Amino acid sequence: MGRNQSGIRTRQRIIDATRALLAESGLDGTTLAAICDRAEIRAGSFYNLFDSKEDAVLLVVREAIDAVDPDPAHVGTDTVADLIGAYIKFVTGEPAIARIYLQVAVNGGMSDKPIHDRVIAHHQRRLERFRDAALRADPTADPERVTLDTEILLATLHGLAFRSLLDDEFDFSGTASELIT
Amino acid sequence: MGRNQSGIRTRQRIIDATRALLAESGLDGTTLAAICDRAEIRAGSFYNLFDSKEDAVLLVVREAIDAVDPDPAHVGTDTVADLIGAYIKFVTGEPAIARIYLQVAVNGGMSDKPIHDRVIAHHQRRLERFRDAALRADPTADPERVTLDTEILLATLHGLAFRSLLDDEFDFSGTASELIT
DNA sequence: ACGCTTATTGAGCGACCCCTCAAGTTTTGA
DNA sequence: TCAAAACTTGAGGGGTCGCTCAATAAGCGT
Repeated sequence: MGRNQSGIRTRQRIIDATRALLAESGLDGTTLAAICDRAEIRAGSFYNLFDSKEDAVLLVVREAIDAVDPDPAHVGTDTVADLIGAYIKFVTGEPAIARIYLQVAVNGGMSDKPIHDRVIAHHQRRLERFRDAALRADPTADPERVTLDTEILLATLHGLAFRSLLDDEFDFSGTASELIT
Repeated sequence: MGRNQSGIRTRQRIIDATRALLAESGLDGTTLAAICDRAEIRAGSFYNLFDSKEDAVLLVVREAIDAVDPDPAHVGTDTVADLIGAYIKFVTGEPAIARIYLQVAVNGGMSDKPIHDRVIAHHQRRLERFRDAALRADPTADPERVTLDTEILLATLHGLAFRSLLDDEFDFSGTASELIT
């Protein structure tokens, strides 16, 4: 037997409640009690559908990242400009969720092995997509050099995102656009 | 009346214990109980000398950052290469403390106003030192443009540091050295 | 040597957190 | 229709954490 309709609805309510809370109150404010209050369920129901609070948070973050993917099917038609654009879109369009991702990556990535591995793997995939796009644009380039340049480009994007997520005054999309050549 | 010799010694033992714990067990492992255990004191003594646990942690981080300053007296003789070198020295020489700084900046900077303001102010001071050094090297440059370039340079350094603090495999000093032109 | 200040201790407060589980209710598919 | 599976609830377990405070001890200037 699979999942009941009731369970599917509840699951969606939990996800919506989690997303809203993350945006409104940040990671600290997104406690299990707060999620359950907003979803109008009891903690037991939550744990009937998720293994841990962390799972729900990570799901919300993943959905938000996937939502801006310029090439969801991974056909290989995206350009570096597309990928930078998607990055900008995520940070400026979903700043609250981007903040959560940053917090999860920093906190979990430092002390939680599974989280750490997922963050590294995510970075690796992103690095490869950027590099492949750069090599499609100029197949004669030295792959070694392109990889290094891509690593630096991504670092700059992360640094600028970091800066703008801490300081609302900072013009992220303007500065990041400078990187599209 | 001032502080007793005994208090000064205890204060130093607390600082040493905090620094050692931050390096060994990270921010999460650096609980008040752990600090007090290692310093061989009771919690009450800690609070006779510090207002909060956070104060001790921030003090340790500040000391480590100040220790690599290429121009502690702020005379204005440091070059951009010096400043990048100091950044590299901090990240590669004190990776554990650099991790703590990153965590404090991300966590506190998101939800704690005083911490947020300190992080922003610290960035601002660093930005100005890098920019002033760049302008000393080339006084004819457009200050507006130099400021933007400096902001991007700092973002890249932060991004590379972020990368290497999460991934021990990453060659931070090699990649960051590419930025010195 | 004395009195004021500082230091230290032991005991414990109170808040918050994630999560569990037995017991009932609803949904589902055959 | 009916039993098995899925769902929901209410109550609460178990733990960590930062921090406080009255009482006692030690240090210090005069």
